[in-house]
Amino acid sequence: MLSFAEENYLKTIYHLSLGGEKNVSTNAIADTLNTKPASVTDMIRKLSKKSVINYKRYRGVEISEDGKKEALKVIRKHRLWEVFLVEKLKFSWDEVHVVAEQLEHIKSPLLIKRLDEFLGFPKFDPHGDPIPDENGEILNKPKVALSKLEVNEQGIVVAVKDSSSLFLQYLDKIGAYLGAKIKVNDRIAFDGSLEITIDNKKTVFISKEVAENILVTD
Amino acid sequence: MLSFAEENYLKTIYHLSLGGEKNVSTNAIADTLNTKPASVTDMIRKLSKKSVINYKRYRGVEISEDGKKEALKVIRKHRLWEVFLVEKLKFSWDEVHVVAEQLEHIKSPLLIKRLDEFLGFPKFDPHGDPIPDENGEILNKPKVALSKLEVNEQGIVVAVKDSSSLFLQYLDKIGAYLGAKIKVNDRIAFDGSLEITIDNKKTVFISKEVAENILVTD
DNA sequence: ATTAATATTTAGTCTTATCTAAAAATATTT
DNA sequence: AAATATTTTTAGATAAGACTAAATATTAAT
Ligand SMILES: [Mn+2]
Ligand SMILES: [Mn+2]
Ligand SMILES: [Mn+2]
Ligand SMILES: [Mn+2]
Repeated sequence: MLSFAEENYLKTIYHLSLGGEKNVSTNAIADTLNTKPASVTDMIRKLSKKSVINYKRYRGVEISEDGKKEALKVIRKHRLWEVFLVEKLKFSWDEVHVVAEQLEHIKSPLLIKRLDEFLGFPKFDPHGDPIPDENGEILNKPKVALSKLEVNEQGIVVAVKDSSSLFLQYLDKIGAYLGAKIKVNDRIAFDGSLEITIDNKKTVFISKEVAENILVTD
Repeated sequence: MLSFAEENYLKTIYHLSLGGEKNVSTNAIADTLNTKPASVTDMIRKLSKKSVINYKRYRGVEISEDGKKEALKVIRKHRLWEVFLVEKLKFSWDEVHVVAEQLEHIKSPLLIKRLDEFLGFPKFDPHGDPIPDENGEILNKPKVALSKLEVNEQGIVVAVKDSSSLFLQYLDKIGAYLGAKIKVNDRIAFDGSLEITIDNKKTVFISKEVAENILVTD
């Protein structure tokens, strides 16, 4: 049985291992968890002893198959709770993450099974992220950053890369919800910002950074 | 901000302080929490420093007004989650307690406000226990142990004193749900056991101990 | 009023999870 | 290939929460 802290570390390692290199560095973990490298080294040892990660000192860590399974269980719970909060309790998509960070650690297989049923077996969370099934299988919709589209191309918003409140509230403001249709009208050569039209209604300028954090189907 | 452990101690102290004496003993706390008296003394000091209890050594503890408020917040959460589990996730009344023990520690005022709304502002949990409102106010239905009824008297089951799985499963078996009408047909002088009729249908014998743990309105 | 029994506290240890400061290993520059 | 910079690990502390064993205080019994 993993503790809250262990689950959080494992989840972070899993997420980091998706972005590029297989071996995750001590510093990267410390950064995302807002903790110190020394603490990470300690925890890494414990996780290694529990064989949810493979670790050689000074070489970073790689998540094991067992570890991946555990991480996906936590992620599944996190995302199901996020759906619950939005669909049933009328939370907005920028409010759910902090609460889900707590709820994801509740231990009860029956609870999650029933919650999944209650929600109608959702496949994606409020930020467009796929919800792993009981076996850790993930449905992977192809998606591309809005910033990658050519001028005059369009796409449907299917996910966001950044789930911070500030970003999501901004998206709310311009009306770029999940499912919105976005057409790229123009790309400003100077700074890579885009002029886009949302749902054929509203035309706005967005920065390159924003465009990189909106994911669409092309 | 109270930790999980602190919340659990406080809740226990609150519950114990309802049953009789105002001053709760170290041993009583240790017993109900399945921990050792020495650990209780340590925690008591911390809680006293946070002034949620009043403590003089060797004299037991008394919960403070602040402490009562905090305890009632946790109890409110516990009971609301129990309602959620039964009403929405189809848990049976004997399965909810262990899960609610975890859920009661989730910190999010908005979550509880919305959960309450979502459930339609329930006043009682699946075991008939009253749910404190946001201000800690409790609706106190008058109720009496079934064992106190005279022969030929009857009452409606409104709560159970013991919420253990074993007891609740037994009640399920004989059909003594909340809301069931129970008539006392006979009291056996030998051991105080009762012959009762449930909902005018089923007649069974129950032990004195069982009768003492079923609460009815008279 | 002593003595015996029980309850409570203290002293000292352990585990988990964190930290700072210093040492060691690895990576990057010159 | 050295020198420098960065990353990672070790050493030593701290705080929360729990435990055992021993010491005190309180309560009950003689
Ligand atoms: Mn999230
Ligand atoms: Mn999400
Ligand atoms: Mn309960
Ligand atoms: Mn209950």
